[in-house]
Amino acid sequence: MPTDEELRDDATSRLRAAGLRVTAPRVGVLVALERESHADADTVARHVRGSLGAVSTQAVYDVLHALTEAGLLRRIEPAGSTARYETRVGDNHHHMICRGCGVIVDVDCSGLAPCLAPAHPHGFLLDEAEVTFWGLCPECQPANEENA
Amino acid sequence: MPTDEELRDDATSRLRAAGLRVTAPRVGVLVALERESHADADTVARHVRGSLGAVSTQAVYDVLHALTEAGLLRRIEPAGSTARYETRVGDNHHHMICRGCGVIVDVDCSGLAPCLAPAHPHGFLLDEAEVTFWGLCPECQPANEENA
DNA sequence: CTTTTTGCAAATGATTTGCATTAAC
DNA sequence: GTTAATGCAAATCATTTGCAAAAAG
Repeated sequence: MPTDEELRDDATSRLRAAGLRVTAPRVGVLVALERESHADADTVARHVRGSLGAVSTQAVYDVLHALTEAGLLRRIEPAGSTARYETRVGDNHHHMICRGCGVIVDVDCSGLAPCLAPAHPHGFLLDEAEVTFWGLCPECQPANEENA
Repeated sequence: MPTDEELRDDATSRLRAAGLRVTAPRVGVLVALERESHADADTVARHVRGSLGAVSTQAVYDVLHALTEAGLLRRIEPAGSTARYETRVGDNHHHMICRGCGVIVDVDCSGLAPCLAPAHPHGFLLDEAEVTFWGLCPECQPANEENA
């Protein structure tokens, strides 16, 4: 597990590599999402405030938007929840979401290659296949059976 | 192409079969979604008002919710847009969405069977694989090239 | 008639917009 | 010094909630 300083240094490098200015809120957001992936804006804001002090909600939204545009973050919008963000970009991995607790787990795309094109593309020029698996995580399965 | 009366009769049958009361707004919503699939709540409301006169927005939301609960409608929430509804239920078909105009096209799931389980389920008990293909529809492809 | 459904109003909550201030380069 | 980023306030917009009135069975 990397230290906060290592995460900050790494975040700084990524910002510079993307040609973006390095600011405390931006570094803080990247570190927060390394610590807790798939967090929503509010969760990220709380993380950042925990380490930096006062940071406006709008600053967090602005950072999330700017870093997503720059390709440093990936934004996902699972049905029924607010937008989530993750630092794992550049691959087309997918997600597995628990209907019970909402936990989101990354799923590698390996083996899914045959899925990337529908049987009848109807002339569409496709650039992404987004796959979301829904179900119950191990912790939520017993709870669900008792209620059923 | 079925007549409005045929669509209304069919909608009435589906409501009765589901054990739901048959009301004008409910029939209207089902007919509207037969005429224009993947419509959002506001679009459905405009369709319904066009044929029934005054119907409150909240009534439309309530109908959409009730019919979705009853399994007569399927609700999808594509990233970046409001919730959409469709009458095609009971199969696990997927969707192809144009990044240009937002048009949504149904995609059969045939051939996608190997996709329905991720390589490493991590103990999850999965019940659905939601697949969304993103790209440009035929109409939006030229427009996009000129802008690029 | 009894229960469900609709209508209306107001609230919620995530997200966006505009502009002045501040900080990075 | 310039330009980009942040902070703040207010606005937006889809959707939900609570309760009274109306309609379906």
